[in-house]
Amino acid sequence: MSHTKKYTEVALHALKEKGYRITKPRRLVVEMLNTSDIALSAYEIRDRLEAEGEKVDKVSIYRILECLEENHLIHRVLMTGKVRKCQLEDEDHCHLNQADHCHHLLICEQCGFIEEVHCPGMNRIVQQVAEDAQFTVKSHHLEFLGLCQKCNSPHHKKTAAN
Amino acid sequence: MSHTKKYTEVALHALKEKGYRITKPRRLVVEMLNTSDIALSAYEIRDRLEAEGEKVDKVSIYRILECLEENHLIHRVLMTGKVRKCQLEDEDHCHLNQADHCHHLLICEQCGFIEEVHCPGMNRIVQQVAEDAQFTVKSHHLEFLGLCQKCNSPHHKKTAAN
DNA sequence: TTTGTACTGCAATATTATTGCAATAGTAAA
DNA sequence: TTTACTATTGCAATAATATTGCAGTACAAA
Repeated sequence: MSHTKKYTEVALHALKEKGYRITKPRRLVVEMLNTSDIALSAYEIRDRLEAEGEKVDKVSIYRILECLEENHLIHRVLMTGKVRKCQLEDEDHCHLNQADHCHHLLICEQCGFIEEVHCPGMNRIVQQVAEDAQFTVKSHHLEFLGLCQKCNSPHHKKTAAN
Repeated sequence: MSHTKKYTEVALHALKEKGYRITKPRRLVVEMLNTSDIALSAYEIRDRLEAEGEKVDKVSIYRILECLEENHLIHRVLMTGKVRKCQLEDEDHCHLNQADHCHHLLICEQCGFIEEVHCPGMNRIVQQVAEDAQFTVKSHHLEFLGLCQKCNSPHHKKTAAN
């Protein structure tokens, strides 16, 4: 689900706490991701902003995304492959300086809708795998591909969410 | 671990069964992936082949990778992001026409070494998530990032596997 | 061998991402 | 408020990655 407008300010404020400036381009990008139910690539963000009459250079968008990602305010969706797609963290995941970020995503192949989910048993699996393979696991990323409830229903219309 | 040389023939033969031709470029690409402990991008494959005195056009490599991927002989490593990296399936995973392909990968951030692992509890998690979110899960992808045993040891040398 | 066509290689082009630098605009302090 | 510092942006150029169309090649079956 898309975040509240207020969350944009929360995210920007978190950045400011760390010494970053709150600029118009940053606000626009965060706001855009904030209100989108689907992940967006850098170019998609630029195009959507342009459609709204806001011009932000693609280079700036890349740099803004990099900044947001470094500070764990967004993360990439990997299944979709070639483009760098991002979405805001869930509110309860939004903690700067948080060490272990694990992302469990449901991704609808039909409409692109993305939702974060909680996976109760994952910790145990992580521990088990790490032990078996003598591997130090620092983070993990789990994505489920399939059909969301809406697209799965017999009456679904083929529209992209948001 | 890298696959046996014989496995290259197994993979190529699996393709032939499906009506594909066994060509020199295909054999070279499969062989290259076969003997590499780390995932490779299209351009990396081309460069390595060139270093061996074998010339295969990048376009052909893209098309070969596409073919191999469609037939589940290789799959992409997503965590590494922007490049399309591939590696051969584990032998016991190599079944054409297999419906559900789930990839559980250990990825060493230091040396790039990649290993497939078995995750005993995953099925239950998949079912649980699907039920909770009313989502039809068709496939999933799980990747662990961290340090392999070798790179984690105090005596490790910073070299790329293979 | 011969023959049909799957496949490759080349050229051109599209898409995505990065770098350096001058101009701009947040922000803190005066 | 105004000033001054500098983080950040936008532009231009370029690099890296990926795709398309088509003519020529080489697999594989007969």
